[in-house]
Amino acid sequence: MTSGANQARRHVVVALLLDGFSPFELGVVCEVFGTDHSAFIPPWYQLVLAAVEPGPVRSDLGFDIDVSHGLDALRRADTVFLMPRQPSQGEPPQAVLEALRAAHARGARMASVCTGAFTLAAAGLLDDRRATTHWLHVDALRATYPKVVIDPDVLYVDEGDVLTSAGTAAAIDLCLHLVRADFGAAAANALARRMVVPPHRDGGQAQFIAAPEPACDDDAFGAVLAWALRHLDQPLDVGTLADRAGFSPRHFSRVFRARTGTSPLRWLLYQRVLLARELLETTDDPVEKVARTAGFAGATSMRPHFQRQVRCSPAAYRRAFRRGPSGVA
DNA sequence: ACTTCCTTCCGCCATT
DNA sequence: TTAATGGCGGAAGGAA
Repeated sequence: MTSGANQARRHVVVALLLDGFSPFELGVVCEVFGTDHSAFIPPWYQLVLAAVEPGPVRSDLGFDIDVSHGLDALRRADTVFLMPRQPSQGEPPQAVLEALRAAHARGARMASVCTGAFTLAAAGLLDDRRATTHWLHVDALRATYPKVVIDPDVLYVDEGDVLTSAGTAAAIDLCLHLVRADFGAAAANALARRMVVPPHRDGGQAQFIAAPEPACDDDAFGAVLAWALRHLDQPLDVGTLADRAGFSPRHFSRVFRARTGTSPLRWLLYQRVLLARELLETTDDPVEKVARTAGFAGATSMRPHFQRQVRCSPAAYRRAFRRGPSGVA
């Protein structure tokens, strides 16, 4: 539980733009953190764009963005976002790396999208940490910064103080993940609905998945996922799901991985913890009941999964995020 | 925390 | 011949 959901001061997100940055990911960050979503959550984030020094910064598409803050903006950042940029451009200036290290040392959360991971790595912030980047650049990252523990197959990696994400669309997943960590599952879901993107994709999900989740019920597989989501409280095993889809268990798990990027059990556990989070936020049910409603055998069996996924205990989570049932539209 | 039991998952190969 | 599917077995890991 890092940043303050309940403090009056707004959480400051600084997006650092270096020469050759990529505008798409900047757009994602702007949409999530820059748009005023105070309708959901009263003190929404404050987004600040920063560059090495104030002035125009050239994007990799050739147009400039006029940035009014320099590196000193990093000093009041709660979260620093590193935008992608071509690694072939070489390492950013030393002043940038020092500013990043200082921000991190001060306790700011560092996050990167795509090749933004190279900038974090250059600053030494990924040494001996798990991290990811776009699969096209995995080899280069490994070769240039051997101390980084690269996980090439995931959408994003959350190391607590340092987060890295894969290619373009994973930026959305990472941003929603941060919103979920800061303001809870209900807020993140509401935002996802508003952005018309799939709300929950586990960071551990593979990068190569094509179809975004339950999307449409026009095929047996999608229908089964949607059905499972509505019946998380019941015991669901691979055999049951496979039956519903009309597949053999073997074929079902094969299709599951291809479509979804995870295994059935992992997916179920992830969705169940997600449901538990919402229940903790929006109800006063005891943890034991929340666990059962989310499909766990009891609080005891939920706890380790919750802890691993959310990085805090169910009780602590409720303390941080409990809101009235009216809460979020 | 440790052990025991059970499910899951995935490579490999057969079958359609 | 290839693509889709099913079954087997053992290692991994979740449940109790």
